[in-house]
Amino acid sequence: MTSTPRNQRADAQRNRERILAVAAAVIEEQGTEASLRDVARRAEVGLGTLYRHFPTREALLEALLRQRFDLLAERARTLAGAAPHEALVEWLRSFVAGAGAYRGLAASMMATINDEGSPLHASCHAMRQAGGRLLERAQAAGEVRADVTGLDLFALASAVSWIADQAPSLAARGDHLFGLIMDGLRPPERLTGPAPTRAAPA
Amino acid sequence: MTSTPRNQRADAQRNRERILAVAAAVIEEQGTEASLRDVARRAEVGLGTLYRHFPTREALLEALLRQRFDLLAERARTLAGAAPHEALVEWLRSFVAGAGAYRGLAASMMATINDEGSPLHASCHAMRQAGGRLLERAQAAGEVRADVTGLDLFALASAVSWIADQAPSLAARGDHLFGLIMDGLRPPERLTGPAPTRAAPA
DNA sequence: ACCTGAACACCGTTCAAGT
DNA sequence: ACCTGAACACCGTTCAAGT
Repeated sequence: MTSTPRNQRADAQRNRERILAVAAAVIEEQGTEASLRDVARRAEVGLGTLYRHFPTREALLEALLRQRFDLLAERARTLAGAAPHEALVEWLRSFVAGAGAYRGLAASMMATINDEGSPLHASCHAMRQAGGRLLERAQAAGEVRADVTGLDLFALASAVSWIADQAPSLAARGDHLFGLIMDGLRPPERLTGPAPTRAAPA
Repeated sequence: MTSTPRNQRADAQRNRERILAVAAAVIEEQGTEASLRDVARRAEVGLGTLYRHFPTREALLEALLRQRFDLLAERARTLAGAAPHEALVEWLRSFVAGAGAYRGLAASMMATINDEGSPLHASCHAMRQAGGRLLERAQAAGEVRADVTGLDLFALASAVSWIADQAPSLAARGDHLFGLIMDGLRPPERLTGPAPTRAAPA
């Protein structure tokens, strides 16, 4: 039940599942740039078989990650009922956690933004759209600067994941950096309009 | 005069310079992960000759970048006389520009943080130290949040460079993202203490 | 001293040959 | 219909042999 088994020969489907299971382990170890040869070897499958099931590295990643992306999109829709800013921050935290699933994943996801041919593009895009609505809601409530685009936000969130990828000493600061950035996206001042909760300005 | 020619045979020195000149061009095209074989080929030099002069990719990068790093460190010392926050922001802008010299350079620099064996480590470290003093000065003046470490700052600045590396559409937002982050690092409120302009620190 | 390039152990990707 | 692995064109790195 990895996705839609379709009408496949039994051996084909078994191979597909073996490849996915092994790929998850190998990419967990080596990151998104893991050796596909190694995956095929460990799955005890011919190299051509791997390519037949997953013509590109992105196709393989997509199969491994689609469910996670779909859940994130779903989560964004659920959070649309919560307090705007808190919803956005909580969702982005999940996004960063997701992008940290594999080393190199932040870069892989980033690469899909302009590459519409990538199999990762569709599921990433849908997820970003869903998250983008949380941003707009927070902005409409005056709780996030108006000059932040959805792309800005995903770039920054992915960057936090990337930083954590670079070194353990940086990974330990991940939450802190995330907090710094999120704080920084709040509107600088609140010259007019009602007080948000009780923050008496000046 | 690429660095210290030492007492070398004339052909050795000529080779070294050829390699550096070609490497600058190839890395400009392909990024910091450029093919070293390609460098040797285009420099019309044996592969072993390249490795003899630059035993690692980092050694080659270091030779290409040391002057730039030294200038950045120098610039930090010069700016130590200017207004604290402006000095920090201006210097970081130069840092980001430097990290954007080659695709992948932000990642290469980030990798040196924990790898003290890397030839890039020394010059990067000195530069970061110099920049770190500008951060401390800005913090002492109450113009940057106290919970930002030097490592945080370099991670964030490098991340901006990384983002710009990922796609042209992101690169166009580089300045904006830099501004967002810098704004965000200002202290959230100023409950006590004198006005920021001319803040005599105790 | 220094240079060279073959040698080794890896890649990603394709595709003829098999079942 | 699917699988296999050799083949091709690349890597990084080392090192015996040359000058």
